[in-house]
Amino acid sequence: MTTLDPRYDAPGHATRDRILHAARQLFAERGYAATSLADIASAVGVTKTAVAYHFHPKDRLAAELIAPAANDIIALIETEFGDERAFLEALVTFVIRHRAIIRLIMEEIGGADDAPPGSPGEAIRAFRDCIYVRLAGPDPDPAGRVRAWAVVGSLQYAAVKTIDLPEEVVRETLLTAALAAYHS
Amino acid sequence: MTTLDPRYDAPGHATRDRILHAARQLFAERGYAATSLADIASAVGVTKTAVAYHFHPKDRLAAELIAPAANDIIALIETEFGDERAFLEALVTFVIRHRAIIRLIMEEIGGADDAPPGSPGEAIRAFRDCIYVRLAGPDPDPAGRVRAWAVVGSLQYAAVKTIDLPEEVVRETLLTAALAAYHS
DNA sequence: AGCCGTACTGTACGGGCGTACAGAACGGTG
DNA sequence: CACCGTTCTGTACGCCCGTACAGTACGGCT
Repeated sequence: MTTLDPRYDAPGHATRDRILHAARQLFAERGYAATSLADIASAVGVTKTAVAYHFHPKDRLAAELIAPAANDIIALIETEFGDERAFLEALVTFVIRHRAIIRLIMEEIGGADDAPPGSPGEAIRAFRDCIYVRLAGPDPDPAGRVRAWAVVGSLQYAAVKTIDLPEEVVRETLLTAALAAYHS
Repeated sequence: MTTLDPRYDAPGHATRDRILHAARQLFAERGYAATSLADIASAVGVTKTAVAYHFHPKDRLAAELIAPAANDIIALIETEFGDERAFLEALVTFVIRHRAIIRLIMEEIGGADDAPPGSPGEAIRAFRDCIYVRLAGPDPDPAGRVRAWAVVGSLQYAAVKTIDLPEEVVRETLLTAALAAYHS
């Protein structure tokens, strides 16, 4: 109940922010493809055309949600870390900070076949692969591949499924778990 | 063109088995909802109505693929394990053996809202929750929740993303990683 | 007052999905 | 031969999705 009172919906981007907020939550719960514009619209209390008005292709919604995370992940990728622990620390921090939309980055959108160049899906897939390569190293052996994917999976699941917990608790525990899996 | 090689289609379930095989692979790669009957049909080389003929609601395809895993998981749940290590060992073995369809059990079908009673989705969700509860214990603290989900995520990702690797390599490495994360 | 941009609503369209149904090809059995 | 069940094709339907477009309410400018 931020500014409702349907008569006074005057504040410019009130609805827009509420759409973003609802979409972030629904995407985290059900995933990108499984969340329709109608779902978001009914969660906010408007028509689905209203959602389409603010975010013209549906991709833009995801793009705008991901934008802040994209900056962080670019910085993460471009940074040279001394040891693996420092990288994992930064990675866990990144995942926790953006856990509400981390599911989109980890698996969604870059689903399978479609590769319209320039789409957010392509960039996301590049990010995800970059993280995996960073964890597994170039030309990894089978055990390295297993361990890298185990770390990726633990990060995604633990971050997404414990959104209700405070960041610090999750961060500390998850970092320890990821380090243990990575160095096993 | 219907019977392309009359010698080898003698058993009635030739097409049926090919559909099952293709569906298992596609479900593992893209997920259940993201794989259409037309995708499976074109992978096999038949019409999508042919697929629908053999597996009438789409659910049956998933149900039949999951069936062998369901037996194993029921046995797993009903078994009393002495220590956590024994349970994790059995769990990893289970995940590796059924890794081609483990994605369905871990996340798909029980997506969000729909709960038609008696559907395979409901049973799957029960299985998944049972595994999580077994890992996290009853009334877990925050750190326990994070660790349990980290283990679940590592199992799913590592198993699904390394289907091309031999079972023993994945099993050994993954068990070590899961144990390390669990006891961290 | 007139005008215009913003923020929506209502309606409609095209496409993809799972599904239903009628019929063709074919081997087996009376 | 006639009959039939199995296996598949072709066609069509209804549903939901994202999208397009015209129209409406309204506050801010000149």
